[in-house]
Amino acid sequence: MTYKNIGNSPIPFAPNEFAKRVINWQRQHGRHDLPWQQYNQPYHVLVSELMLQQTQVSTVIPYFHNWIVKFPDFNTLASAQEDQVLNAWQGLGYYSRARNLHRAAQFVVAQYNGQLPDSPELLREVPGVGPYTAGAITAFAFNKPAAIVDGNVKRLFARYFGIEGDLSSTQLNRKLWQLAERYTPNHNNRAYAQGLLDLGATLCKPRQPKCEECPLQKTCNAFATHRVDTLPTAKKKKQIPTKQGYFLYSLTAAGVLLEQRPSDGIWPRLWSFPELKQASHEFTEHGSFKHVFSHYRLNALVYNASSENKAERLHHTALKRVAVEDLDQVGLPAPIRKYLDTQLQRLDK
DNA sequence: AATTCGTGGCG
DNA sequence: TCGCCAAGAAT
Repeated sequence: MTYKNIGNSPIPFAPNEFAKRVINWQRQHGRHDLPWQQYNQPYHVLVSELMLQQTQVSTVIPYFHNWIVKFPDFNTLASAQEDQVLNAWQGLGYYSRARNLHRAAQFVVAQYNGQLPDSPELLREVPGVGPYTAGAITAFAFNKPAAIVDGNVKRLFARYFGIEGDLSSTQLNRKLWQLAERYTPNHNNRAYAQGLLDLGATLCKPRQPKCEECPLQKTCNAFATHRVDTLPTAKKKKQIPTKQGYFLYSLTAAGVLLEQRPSDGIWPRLWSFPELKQASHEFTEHGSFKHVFSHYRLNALVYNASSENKAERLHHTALKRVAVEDLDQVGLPAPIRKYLDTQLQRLDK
């Protein structure tokens, strides 16, 4: 390990001292009331970890509660209908995760009789479980040693060790995992892993970190070299394109006209307003909405599809009407659900 | 290696 | 309003 010689770069704590401080801090100041911590069981840890991928804790919490009520264990989830799974996930985003979790339950039931394995290597074979999640399950569900590297750990390590450069590069990713392995304690890894995440979430935050309260401040490279605000190195962002979308809206006494989207692309397997590939003069305008995805902006135009025959003719995929009272049997994308809710509220008044 | 997967909150 | 970013994985 080489350290950039800026100012007085401190010598990092040895792994045992580092882990000891993280664990002690976690026990005194860390989070202990997160819903999934009340279980610490493999199923609950798996559910929470997949929900938490690229998603903030506060967003996940209500979904987690609802999920556990609907699908309390591996067997229940494994035998559930996909539409029910997607309905419970609707609004949470990254919908492949829902299908991965569904497949994961079926995999664990079929392969392991409902018992998750306790090693990162075997966990990696579970659908939706990557290197981070495999380590997290090993730590949280089994309290066994395994490294975790997520956004929090990357940021904390980049600052603590004074690592510059693009953290998403293969080279630095390898370095971060090596550091994470080296600093993983042989005991109490559940508290250690939770401590790393809690430090990253509450003290070593992206903006306005609270270095005064940090148990690692004394030997933090970024703190000593006044680089807390410049580490980790900001990566150059490329701007996202704007796409146009054209949807059909039709609400009758029989329900809402919907199509199930294909398994690839945006909103896979969710139910949405039927989408046209291009603008059409055959319909009148009903409304519009805008939506921002991680990789493009969507400007959507919604047509009045009073004539269902016309809609069918412009479409290859099967359309169906879903009664309003049956909308909780399918998963709707967030902006579609919003648009629909607005219309339904108008009808109630 | 680079893309493609959502959504909501916050400064 | 706008960019940032969050317990990443799959391809």
